[in-house]
Amino acid sequence: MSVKKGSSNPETLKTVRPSGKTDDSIFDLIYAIARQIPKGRVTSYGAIAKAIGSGKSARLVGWAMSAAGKVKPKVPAHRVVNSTGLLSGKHAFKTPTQMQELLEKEGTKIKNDKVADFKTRFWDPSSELI
DNA sequence: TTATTGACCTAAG
DNA sequence: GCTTAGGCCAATA
Repeated sequence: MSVKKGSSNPETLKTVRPSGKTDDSIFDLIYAIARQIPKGRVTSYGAIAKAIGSGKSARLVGWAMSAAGKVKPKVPAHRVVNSTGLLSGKHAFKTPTQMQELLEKEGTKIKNDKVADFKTRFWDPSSELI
């Protein structure tokens, strides 16, 4: 039952794009992985980009996250930060502090708009992906 | 159709 | 640690 990385099930993880259309694209993969992020854990856009196979398309991950609140099921976009651990997407929430509040509520400490012990709380989807 | 923007990443100096 | 440059896909004007 060795789980081969990269062999996800896009059909089961199919979601709805911000446009409201259901189609297979990297957006589905991004949302799928974002939902696999454990509670109290964070990951970076580049890690997800690599997990989906795009690698350098980290910007797409961020773009998709901006629409995470419009997609169902809900996506824990607050658990996704940039490589420096900075809450770059806090401004995309209802309130700029919403992201920090959510993270702190999950057990993730925030320091100066950055994730404390980011390296320790880093969750690699390509390595610990279920 | 092209051009610009966007919750970015990595490399090199 | 900071700046400059290149790359990626999708949505918007």
